[in-house]
Amino acid sequence: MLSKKTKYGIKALTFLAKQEGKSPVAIATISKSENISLKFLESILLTLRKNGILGSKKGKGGGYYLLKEATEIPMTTVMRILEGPISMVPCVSLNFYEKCDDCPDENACSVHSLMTKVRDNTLEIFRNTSLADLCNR
Amino acid sequence: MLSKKTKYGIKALTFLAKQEGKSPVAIATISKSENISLKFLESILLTLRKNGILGSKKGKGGGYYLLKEATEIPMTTVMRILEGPISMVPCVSLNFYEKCDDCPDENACSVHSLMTKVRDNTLEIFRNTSLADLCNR
DNA sequence: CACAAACCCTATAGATTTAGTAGATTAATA
DNA sequence: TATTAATCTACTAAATCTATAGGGTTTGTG
Repeated sequence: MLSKKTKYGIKALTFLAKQEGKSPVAIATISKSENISLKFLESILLTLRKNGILGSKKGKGGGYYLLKEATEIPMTTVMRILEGPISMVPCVSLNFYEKCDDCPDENACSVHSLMTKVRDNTLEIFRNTSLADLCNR
Repeated sequence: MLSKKTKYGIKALTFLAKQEGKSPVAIATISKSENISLKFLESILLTLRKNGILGSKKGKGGGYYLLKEATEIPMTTVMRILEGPISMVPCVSLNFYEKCDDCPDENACSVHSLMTKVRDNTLEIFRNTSLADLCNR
């Protein structure tokens, strides 16, 4: 299941991407428009900023804005920052790999092979979808 | 993330599928062979039985066995029983649909469209993979 | 009958998620 | 300079989920 954190994060990003110009948008504006709890959204935007997706401006007239063009932000990046591994099991993850305790031989594991297939497909989608693609509808 | 319940369930099922003949296999046997907590596995096999995947036999010489041929058990069925929805968001789910609280228009939602793509692809894999496919390696 | 196995119910520690609360800090503006 | 609007930080808390353990019951077989 996708966490609300990720869901809200994506919604906020598309909201920012749809903006004309690049002037900062206040959290409260996004929060109201997208029906997201303000304080929760605050922490989400913060992690997006800390991971180089967003820039921020403090004080009056401040807010958040995209650091790159929406076409230059692949969903793989967004998903990994917000949701973590794209793979459903750590032993299949490229960026968050972890060995299973119970599994003596990864290459003989039925779960491993199945989940590798799923990850490859999902990864392909996220790679080929940019933030800009989510705005066009 | 895939729950251990699902992971263990799949491992147990492939273990049963690999069995010669159809004689029941005791929980303890699977538990030891696959390094799965016995009591946890017990509850997993129980739900698989209640959902028509496994049969069971009580008493001495008892245990669990597949009710159908492994080739006749698609992974969609297994995943839905153990993990629940295949989709990452309820508003995209075919079998477990739920409307989002925050989203006024599903068709205008960026998350919705992205996750529909992911679901379609994942579903395709699970549909085309049977339990028997997981045993061949 | 005795035993071995599935079956069923309950509890629980720990983790994670989704917030809410309170306040500090920064920057623009009147 | 005082005010105000905004981000930033840290703590707390409720709710839910996960993985497992314990103990007792039932049922079938040898």
